[in-house]
Amino acid sequence: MKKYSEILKQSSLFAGISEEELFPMLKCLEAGSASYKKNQFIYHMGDQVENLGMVAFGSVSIIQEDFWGNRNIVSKIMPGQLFAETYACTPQVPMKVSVLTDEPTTVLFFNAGRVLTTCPSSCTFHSRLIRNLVSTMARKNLMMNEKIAHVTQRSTREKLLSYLSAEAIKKGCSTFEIPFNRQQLADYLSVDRSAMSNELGKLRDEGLLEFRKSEFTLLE
Amino acid sequence: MKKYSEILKQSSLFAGISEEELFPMLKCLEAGSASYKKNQFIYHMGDQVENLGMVAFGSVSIIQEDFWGNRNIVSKIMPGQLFAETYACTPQVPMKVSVLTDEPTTVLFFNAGRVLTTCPSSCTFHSRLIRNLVSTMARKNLMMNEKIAHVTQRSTREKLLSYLSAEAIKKGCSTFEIPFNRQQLADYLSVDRSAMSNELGKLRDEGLLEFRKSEFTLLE
DNA sequence: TCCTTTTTGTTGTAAAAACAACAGAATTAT
DNA sequence: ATAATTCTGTTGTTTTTACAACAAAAAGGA
Repeated sequence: MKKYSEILKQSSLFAGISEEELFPMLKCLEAGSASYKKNQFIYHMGDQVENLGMVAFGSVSIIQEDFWGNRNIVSKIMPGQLFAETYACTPQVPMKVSVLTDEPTTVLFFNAGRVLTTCPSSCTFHSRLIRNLVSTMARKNLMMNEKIAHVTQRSTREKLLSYLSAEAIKKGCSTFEIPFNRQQLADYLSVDRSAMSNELGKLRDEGLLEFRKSEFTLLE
Repeated sequence: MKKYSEILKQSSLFAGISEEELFPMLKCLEAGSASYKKNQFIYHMGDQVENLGMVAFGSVSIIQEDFWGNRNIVSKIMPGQLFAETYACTPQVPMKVSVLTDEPTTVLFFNAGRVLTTCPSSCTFHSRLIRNLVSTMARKNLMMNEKIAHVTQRSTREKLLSYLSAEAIKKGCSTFEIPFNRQQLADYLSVDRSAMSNELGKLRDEGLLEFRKSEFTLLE
């Protein structure tokens, strides 16, 4: 567990919790760890889970699959970030998404019931932990709001402009790198890849933007 | 405040909190109330808010507006349910949605900072309150996941079937009432109303479903 | 290096959606 | 009860997207 102390201290879940509090706390939370290869499932759609995960090394994608196996990337989780905390907080609800590694990945697991139930002996750290979890969930909520804002645009063009302008604002620069390749971006925006590539070409021809691989520049 | 005790006791935020704890708690949370007419804004897009709201009587819609004023219904909030708790938990982030009454409505407001900051004198109720907020946010998260599942379907037909089958499962019956009229459903699914009506007609002609006003029946 | 695989851009065609316009039904107000 | 307003379904036209197929470019492996 010692090797994870850096990532734990930097994570938003354990923000403001001192190192001496950290390790007793991990035991209380029934913390565990596991390592995975690239493209391995950590959780499957339909699972009922009690543990929330934190990516220690590597990265995972949250994906949604329909009956015929069409995949949609909901989000990408980087080191220090949590996943499945929503389902771990409502353990009776079967997961509607799967968690899949993008690369070799190590994950830490925490029992959500333990996080949410204060034990008399350690009320202060529990309170802090819960508050951290609340703001993490609030931020995740805002991310989903943002995705909804993009995918509810009516045309591929509007979806692209909505996403790209939001990225530019987020990065504070008209030139920025996106964390998706073309197929992943099309999946995220829920459009056809070739139609999206075509639309990107038109936007470039019309002088609204430039791009090279995953680097985009919004113009004027 | 007494007149709200029924709705407060039934709300998920105050679940498990006894009546004698309730009123001291409300004062500590800086609780307030306000009444609104139909179609009045409670919060506007761009507001930075510290108070989360609970509908006491009536109902409100969470709506998203783009630059040209096109509206999209994100969700509908009924008595006892919370709204704006995400923004109240991240008060530095401007709201990307507005809150608009659907009918004459009374709202209770609670200061989110007070909810999230335990005061030494009343640690137990704060802890309970925070845990209630966590599961409320988790449930809201799942609702957004569900909406994303619908709107990321590629065609109007698939969006309709995704939404309607989810409603049927939720209500546990193949015949059910939806809380939207046609325009609201089209806004929720982010499609054109007339194209959606047209598609509903085709689905009915093909024998997949029946409907009368807002009552739907899924067949076979 | 060369070969293989993956990613990206492009095009033509078929299908679907958006849009506009309108008529009938239902609801609300007077 | 009647008029006005809102809601819903329908149709034809225009625009957009999905789909399929393929070639060029880039990335990765032997």
